[in-house]
Amino acid sequence: MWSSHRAGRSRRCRRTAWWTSCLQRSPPPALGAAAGRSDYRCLPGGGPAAPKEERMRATELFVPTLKEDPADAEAVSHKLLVRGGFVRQLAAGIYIFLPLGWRVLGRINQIIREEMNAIGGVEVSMPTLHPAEVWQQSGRYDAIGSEMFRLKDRNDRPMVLAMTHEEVFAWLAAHELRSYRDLPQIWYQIQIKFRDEPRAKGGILRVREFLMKDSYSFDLDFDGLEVSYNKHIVAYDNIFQRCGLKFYRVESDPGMMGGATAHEYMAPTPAGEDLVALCPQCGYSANLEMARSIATPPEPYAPGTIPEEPAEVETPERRTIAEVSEFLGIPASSLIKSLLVMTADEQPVLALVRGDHELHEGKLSRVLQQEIRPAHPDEVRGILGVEVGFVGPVGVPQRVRVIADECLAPTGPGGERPYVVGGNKAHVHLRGVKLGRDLSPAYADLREARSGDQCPFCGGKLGVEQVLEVGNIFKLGLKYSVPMKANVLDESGKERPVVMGSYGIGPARIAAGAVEQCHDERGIIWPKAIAPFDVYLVQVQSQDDLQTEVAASLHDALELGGLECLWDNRQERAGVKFADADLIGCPVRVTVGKRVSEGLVEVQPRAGGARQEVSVSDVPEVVKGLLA
RNA sequence: CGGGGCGUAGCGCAGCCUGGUAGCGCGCAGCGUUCGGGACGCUGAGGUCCCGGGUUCAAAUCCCGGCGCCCCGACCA
Repeated sequence: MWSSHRAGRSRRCRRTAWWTSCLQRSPPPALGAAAGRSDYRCLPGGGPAAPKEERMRATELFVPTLKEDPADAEAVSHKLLVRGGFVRQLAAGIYIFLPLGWRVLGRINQIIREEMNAIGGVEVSMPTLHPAEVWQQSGRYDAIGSEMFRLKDRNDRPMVLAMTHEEVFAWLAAHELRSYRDLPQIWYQIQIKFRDEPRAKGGILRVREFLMKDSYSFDLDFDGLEVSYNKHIVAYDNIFQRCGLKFYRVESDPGMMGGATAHEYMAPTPAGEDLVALCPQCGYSANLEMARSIATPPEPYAPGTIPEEPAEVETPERRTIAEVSEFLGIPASSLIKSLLVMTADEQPVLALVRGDHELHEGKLSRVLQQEIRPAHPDEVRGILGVEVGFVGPVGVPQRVRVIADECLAPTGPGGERPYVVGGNKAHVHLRGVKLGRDLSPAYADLREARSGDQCPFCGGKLGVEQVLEVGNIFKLGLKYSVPMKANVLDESGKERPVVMGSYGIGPARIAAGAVEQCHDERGIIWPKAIAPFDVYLVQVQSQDDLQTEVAASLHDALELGGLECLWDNRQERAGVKFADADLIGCPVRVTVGKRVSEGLVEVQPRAGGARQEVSVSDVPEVVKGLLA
């Protein structure tokens, strides 16, 4: 497979430095008992590498650990991955993976491959440099902004660096799939993607060049898509589980990917950038962009503070909910927040949410089916004739669409009740306004769900948690197959577009998420399946012949047993080796020290638990027990 | 794209305010002692002080412009 891959590659890349793309595109090492040592060299000159010393010694592996946190790191995973010698930063959002980091990715990728293959996926490798036409054909060349790297080749031909591969996979499908008999297909790759993030951050959490497993399913109809989608759910559940990650599968916004249904796989960690709502009772879970919930009823207001009929009240210099609430002695939940936004086609829309709630712009945008932005203060004055802070929904010009959050409806949790709103007049608010009577807005789910809300399905109490997106799955439908003309003939000989799905996983995010979830003050505690090595073998005295002999035999015995072992044979003091062992975080440490003359070595799990003295011959068994 | 911070040895930092021979810790090299939780002593190497311009007898330091990196927000297919 390796040789044929190379042959194909070199033909295409003859005139350029073919090995650069080869390096980038070479599949990461398959690890495990059968793989490992000499299989992955991809250097100029190519060919199988010369046989290498069998044992993995620390003195030969490049592991530049650091005592101090790097100054530019904030996230725990960033600090530990840099300190542990897993990665180095080349530029903003561009990272080098060092041997240890690459091994971790290799293990993750291997798990991904096994699970993708198990659902019938087949692996391919797509270019990361695309002619712009392909993206023009789908319309995304114009739809996507400066987040796409764009460049020109020597002939001035516009090119792009791939942010994702829907177009190219659809292109391939269009060219090669002819008949319903060719379907279904699941094609995947583990490939570099480029996104010119406006702001890279968090070490390897949010970067501009990154590895991604992406797969694409091709089916004859939507029932087929359903099957492919569900297969991916199975594969993804297995992948994240095997990687030792705590994760949720949540409903997500299909967004610009198009299509109807989408889920995201989320690893809970404070380093994450997303929020999800979770119901512990029935398992409902959704990205906050989507999350439905039932608001807690508004607090009761003191009798007499809000009249039953609209009445103006002077509220000098009281512009915010907090100020008005305090000034009038009325709970924030009895106020209505009126927010003017502008749609992409410059139409004003007034959004209403309860005073103690937050408008979710994404939800509003979805309701309006276009992008929105908050109106500028002078636009507010121009359209409503009043300064921000006193805007209200009563008596707004006809051309302003008014949409209220559904919890404000008379049928909502607050029932039919009077609210306080902006007076649309400087320094004036309006008390006693009832929706349905004094105004009849459209209703929609506009508010951001929050902790303590009721689950819309079972009534349980929703929690909101911070999470890192590690994977996503989308039902694309015909969004790409139609413009890319990916059609096949069905049984009746009629041409129809294939139904697509697309599915992503960020291997480096799995790694970073695992570090965020599993570490202590001394370093990383890798989940067993994705650690760079299973065993960190410390030889306390590197000059001691007996220790050397025993360490070597232990290394071999462990490897024979299918375990990967890093032998720390460096001429360092014991403390240094222990500290590095803790920092690097392999699941088991085996220490060959003083008592080796009695035939005893130490075995200690990194995650905690007893350090035990074990006779040399029992080590493989004991270690296997710990890794089971 | 708005707001803030930083840029001096491989890494972490001081020096800048108040201009006058560029420093500390770690790391690195050599020698010696030490040797199961980031040892100690001695010796030594290592710098376009981010870049460009300006002020000045003199700029790491003051002024102007640029670049890079980090953080908060916006964005995130």
